[in-house]
Amino acid sequence: MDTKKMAKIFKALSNPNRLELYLKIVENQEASYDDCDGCLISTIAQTFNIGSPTISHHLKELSNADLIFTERKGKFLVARINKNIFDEVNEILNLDKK
Amino acid sequence: MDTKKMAKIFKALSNPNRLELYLKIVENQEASYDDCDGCLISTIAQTFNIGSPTISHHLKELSNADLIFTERKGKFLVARINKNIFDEVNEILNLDKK
DNA sequence: ATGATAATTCGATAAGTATCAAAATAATAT
DNA sequence: ATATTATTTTGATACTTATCGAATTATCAT
Repeated sequence: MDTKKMAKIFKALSNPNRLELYLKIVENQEASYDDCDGCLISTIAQTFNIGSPTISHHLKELSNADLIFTERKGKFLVARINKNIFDEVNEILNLDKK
Repeated sequence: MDTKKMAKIFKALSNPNRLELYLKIVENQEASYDDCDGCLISTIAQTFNIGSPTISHHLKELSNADLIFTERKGKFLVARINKNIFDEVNEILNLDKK
């Protein structure tokens, strides 16, 4: 992965609301056994005090950085995280080997 | 660590030049056995095509996010990374357990 | 003391961004 | 068909930021 791509990932996580949104998607995905219940955007969005246009904007940027995949399920939007992306980032930031 | 602090760390790495600067500090620190040779900012800065005011600005933001420590050695500036910070971030982004 | 080198501060500018309200789409339910 | 709900798009605004050139400070060498 080149640094520009990596910087884009970090930028996607650099806004507090967007980061919390991402973390909630992670949580909800881990909590729900079926892929349709917990990761609905509409329910997650209710816990934020920002409007839906902003949520939509943030989701697009997370998606654009390949941090999440989104899919429309009827009226709703479902999001799931892309786990591979962080393995790649961690490889470059090889801080594992202390 | 709260999400605001975490977002600040990501923001510090969200600019391509600043990210490369950080990664070069990491490299130089790992490459040099004594703490005085490889991590000089002046030599690292030469490989960038941005001016020193901008380098200075970027260093301050890396420092401000606790990603690096800086120290003045006479005329020069020496930087070393804060390895602990990523352990904390990784704990919250618990993507290790796939 | 003077000159040279490294780094910072200051002031400016151009570009990016988080957020909103209002309007527009999309899909469901009645 | 019409109303309701979820989401997106558009347009606007206030704020942040990456970068530069010029001036300044810090330190070293002569």
